[in-house]
Amino acid sequence: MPDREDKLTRTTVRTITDLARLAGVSPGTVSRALAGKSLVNTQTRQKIEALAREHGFRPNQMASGLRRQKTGVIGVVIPLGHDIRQQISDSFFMTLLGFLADELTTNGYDLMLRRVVPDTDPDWLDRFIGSGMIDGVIVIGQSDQFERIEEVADGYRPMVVWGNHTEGQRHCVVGTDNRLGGRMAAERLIAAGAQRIAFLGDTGPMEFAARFAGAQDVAARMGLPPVLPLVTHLSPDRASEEIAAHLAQHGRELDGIFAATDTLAALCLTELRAQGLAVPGDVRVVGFDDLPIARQTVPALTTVRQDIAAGAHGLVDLLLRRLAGESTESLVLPPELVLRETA
Amino acid sequence: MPDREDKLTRTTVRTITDLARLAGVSPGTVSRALAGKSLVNTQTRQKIEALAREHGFRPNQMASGLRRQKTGVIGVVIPLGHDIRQQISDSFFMTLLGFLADELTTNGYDLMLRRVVPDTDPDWLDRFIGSGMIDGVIVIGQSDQFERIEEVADGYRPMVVWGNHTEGQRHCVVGTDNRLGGRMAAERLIAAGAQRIAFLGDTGPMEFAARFAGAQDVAARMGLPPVLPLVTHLSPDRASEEIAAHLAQHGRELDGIFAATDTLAALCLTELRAQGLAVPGDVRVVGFDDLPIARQTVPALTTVRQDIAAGAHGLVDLLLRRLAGESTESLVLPPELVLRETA
DNA sequence: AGGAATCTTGCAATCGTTTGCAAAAGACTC
DNA sequence: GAGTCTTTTGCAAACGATTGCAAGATTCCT
Repeated sequence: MPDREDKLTRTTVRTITDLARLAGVSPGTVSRALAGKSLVNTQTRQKIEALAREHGFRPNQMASGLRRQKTGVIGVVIPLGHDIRQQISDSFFMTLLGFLADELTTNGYDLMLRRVVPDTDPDWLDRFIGSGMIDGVIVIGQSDQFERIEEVADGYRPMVVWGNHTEGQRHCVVGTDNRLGGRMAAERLIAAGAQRIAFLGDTGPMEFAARFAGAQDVAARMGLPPVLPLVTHLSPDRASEEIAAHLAQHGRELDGIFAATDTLAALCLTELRAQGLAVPGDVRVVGFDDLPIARQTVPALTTVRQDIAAGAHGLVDLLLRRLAGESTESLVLPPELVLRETA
Repeated sequence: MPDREDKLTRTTVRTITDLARLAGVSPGTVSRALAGKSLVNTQTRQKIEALAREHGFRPNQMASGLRRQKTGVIGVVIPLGHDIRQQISDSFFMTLLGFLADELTTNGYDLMLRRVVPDTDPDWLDRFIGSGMIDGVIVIGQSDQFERIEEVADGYRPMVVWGNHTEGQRHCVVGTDNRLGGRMAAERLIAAGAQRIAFLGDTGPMEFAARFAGAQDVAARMGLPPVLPLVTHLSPDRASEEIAAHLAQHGRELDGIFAATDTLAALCLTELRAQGLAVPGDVRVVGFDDLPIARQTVPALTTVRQDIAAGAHGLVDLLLRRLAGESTESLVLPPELVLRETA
């Protein structure tokens, strides 16, 4: 009889109650011991810890989360806007995600990742928040959901968004000063000899719109003709053709291109070469992001750097502060011009 | 607008009990109605559904998970081996992750991401599995944890691993036939005129070791000198210098380089140019993965393609089958040689 | 109309952990 | 040795949703 029970409990110590039985104490005591509370006698605690280790026991996070009303999980959601295929392998977002994972882990949180399509699921944000699975949420990219995010922000504190900062907005955002970055890019193009500048990329998303606006600022200030928007998708496959078409039409009249991202810039370099335009001789090019690829294009890409690690750190830091009840300001990071060979 | 009114009256309907009170029924009935069970009267169900929608009610996933003993969450864990900084922005893994997120979402699962450092946390896998937060786990990359994974596989069914398949292994794995890929790379190098081949990258990780072995197979079969391993880290910053050093020492005696990944291949191209070696004139180069960058190097990179989308699909498919109780075989995907300009 | 068969619903236990409260057990004081 | 403090512990009620069981309500039959 005792044999069988012994064997049984040995194999099946899944709950805190099992462990309590083994240790000859009550479940409450086990819970406190494992939580490291000071109320437990040191000997008792050590015995319990030893048993727990021996049986590889881990408390059920679901139950714990339910009771404590906190899960130790932060939701990270990527809204996929118009250009759904875009972010699927977008280096920038993915790198940010990697850093976020590290930052969150460091702070003892797990990361729940969700990619949503707002067009087919208007309820994406509330649904995630209301699931009860996450203590807070980080939104990567505003996409075309600025309004939705604003609404939610009014009633839900632990949310931080990566994206563009707009005067007077209500949600807490972390992001690069895109407009300033756009200005830096245009100024560099002009300093390198450009007079007739184009912006390559979709001007719809807020971040890109701000970059474009920054370039416009400079063109206007310098008395140059307005920056010409060359709209493209972001996914490499579609963008290539679009860029080729744009260049075929406007290539000869341009002498400077500001690309919305390094990825587009790299494609653009390839196309420029294909069309026999020299960089930076005929056309100067500046990118945005400073992804690893910027160093490897030929010629190497001059670009506006976003500090991704700092961004991730800021996102997590602000979110934790908000979880702790603080109310926080948005964080705008300074862009940095990285001079290489294309401008 | 009734919409706005609704939002204001969205006061305190957080639990199923709140909703039950509103609807004048018992919590049990609400639960059944929302779960779409057939036992509920159609009128009652519709009333409940309407109320739920109106108040934006969503059942608490934690409570539901606890009771049902399943969470609807799949864990995805990336073990960081020796070269910790490696995967942080590794395009391959990140792209795979993106596809995984889509596949899991399509199947109604959420994704919980965890990056772990086995060296400092030997218990990484059991801890994740034992947390009670996930219904199954996908391990991205075996790193140097083959043995640990094997042990766990004996007692835990719902686990699938991305990595290399080894004869007789016990855990279910999805991955490219790396050895075959290595053979294809070497064959191509030789066909393009190479005789003295080097392998660029760490030969420690199983996947890379298999690629290296494949190249060796071919060299031996063709009666060529053995493939020379040029060991490097994977992170671009460290790899650059290491590649430069390797090339300075061996560059002149080589006429073919098989890089373990496209990222390394791209860096290698840059270094080759810096050292005045022509590609593919003096040295032929073949990469592995077929990441977007392969199309944009100069000259464009010949590489061995891994079908990432198919990989993600396979991982999820097998995992779901295992969750359903099936026992599954491993899935080995065929690599594909993509001819471009470097070999 | 009486009774069986079928639908709906409510009740209450359950999932595993946490925690307020109070009892028990020592430790200490005078 | 009685009384007052501290530690330690156990008890039992949460947390919010699900579900077996049985009761109540309908329908259908003869």
